[in-house]
Amino acid sequence: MKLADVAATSTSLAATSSRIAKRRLLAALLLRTAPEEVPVVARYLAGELRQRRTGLGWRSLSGMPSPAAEASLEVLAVDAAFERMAGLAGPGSAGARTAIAAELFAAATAEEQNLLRGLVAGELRQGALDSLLLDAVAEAAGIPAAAVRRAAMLAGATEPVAEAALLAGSPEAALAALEGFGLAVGRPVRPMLAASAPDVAAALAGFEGREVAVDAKLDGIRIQVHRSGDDVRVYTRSLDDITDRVPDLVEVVRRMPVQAAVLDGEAIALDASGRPRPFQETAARSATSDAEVAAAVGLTPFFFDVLHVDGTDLLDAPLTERLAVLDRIAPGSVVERVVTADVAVAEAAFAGWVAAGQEGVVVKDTAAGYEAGRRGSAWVKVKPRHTLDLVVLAVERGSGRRRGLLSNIHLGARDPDGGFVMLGKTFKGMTDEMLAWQTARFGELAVEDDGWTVRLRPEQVVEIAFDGLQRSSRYPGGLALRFARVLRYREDKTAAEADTIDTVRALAAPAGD
DNA sequence: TTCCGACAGTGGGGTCGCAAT
DNA sequence: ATTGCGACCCCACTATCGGAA
Repeated sequence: MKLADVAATSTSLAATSSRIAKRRLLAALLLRTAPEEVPVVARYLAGELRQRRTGLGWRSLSGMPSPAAEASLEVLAVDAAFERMAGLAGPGSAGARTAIAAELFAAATAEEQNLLRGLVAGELRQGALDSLLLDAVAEAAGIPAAAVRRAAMLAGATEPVAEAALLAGSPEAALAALEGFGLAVGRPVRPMLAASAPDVAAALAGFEGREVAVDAKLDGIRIQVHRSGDDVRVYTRSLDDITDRVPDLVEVVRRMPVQAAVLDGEAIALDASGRPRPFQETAARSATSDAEVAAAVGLTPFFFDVLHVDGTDLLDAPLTERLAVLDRIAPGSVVERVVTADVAVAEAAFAGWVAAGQEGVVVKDTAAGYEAGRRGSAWVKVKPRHTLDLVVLAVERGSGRRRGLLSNIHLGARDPDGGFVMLGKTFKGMTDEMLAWQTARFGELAVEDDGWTVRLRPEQVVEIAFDGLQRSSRYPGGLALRFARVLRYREDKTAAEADTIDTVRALAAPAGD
């Protein structure tokens, strides 16, 4: 298959907003794809390259040759080119990589270049990614979408499932082939995700008075651990294998009284008293492959679910049953939990854990199975929320559907000694109406424009919600907001009434930096 | 007919490792 | 030695489509 066929489909996808039409386009192309090309074409349609890391990014693509007039590229040849780039390392590799990319781009038409840029940058913007592709695979194979989804979630990947379903020959054979994608120890599944609620009462309200499990939510990194005998593998949320970087986690799981298990949990750095360290320390520890750092800062696993134990799959077992198994096999390594139907009890647990340095709670349906890859309503997270009234110092032009609008705002706290201290940026929480309003408003306040960032007279106050403060080397106050989002613009306050940097510092102090 | 679940999009800060400067 | 880039941890929120109610 020509890359041009994929590029044309991508263009058509972007041109319609109908999901049914998108599904049809995807299915049509999959049906025209040769068997050996299915893994590549499926990946490209989902907006990704097959290579996890190519070393080529958005920045490296500036200065690529102008497009070719005629389409000539074959998808397998393109995949091979990226494979060569991914294999490069050492001095001179960046130049060699750019050379391969330049050759590729020189052979690509304008439409193909668009596709390639989108794939490299991970921003295809065709309105269809992995989920819609799975639906299209189901349509092309003539089988229910649920079967394809479940297989992909358990396989931890779409391509092998697409391949099996499309090459089966008949719907019956396809369904039978997908049955083979059960949970396998040693092959990570997509983790179950949580929806969110503003507070504990709202989270419990969704369960209509039934008993729920309320887990402490730890501010670390998600881990999925597979054990088979003495072989232990540790995977991240995106199913990256990080076993080599986390020997302390491997040791804990090796000591468990089981032969085989698949566990879901969180790894976190603790201080000497067992209190959670700031997320930044857990992140630094889990990202490094430096053995000295790894030895100096310990990581501790805390599990909250179990998907398999000694030959028994627990995916479809109710949470209550899974927790009973977990408590038996992982004593001392289980996330703190209360089981209750009482809002007051849940709220007290939330307050206690937050005071102890945890991130919040996850409220769980005790009857639900483990819904791999889904962000359903069976798990609901709640975190404390802080707010500040800050001043907009500048605004950046938006892209994509925000093109032509002033989007990403720079946030500053008032400095009592004069001026403002920038604490971060945000583009979150804005409705289309707010975007239109702020585009007009900031046009009035503009004092300088470099074509991307518009500097403003510091007059507009905005109420910002955020999860906490973190150490920053980027911003002058040494502090940055974590997960900042807009709640509302405050037209009842002047910049002189905005919160001060002293208030922000006082908020940060208890965190222990 | 209305409601709501699921998806895609729009980007945020921080961290590491690596290659280039 | 420092800087820039790529990759990947953590992530919130809104608009939209289309099936469910």
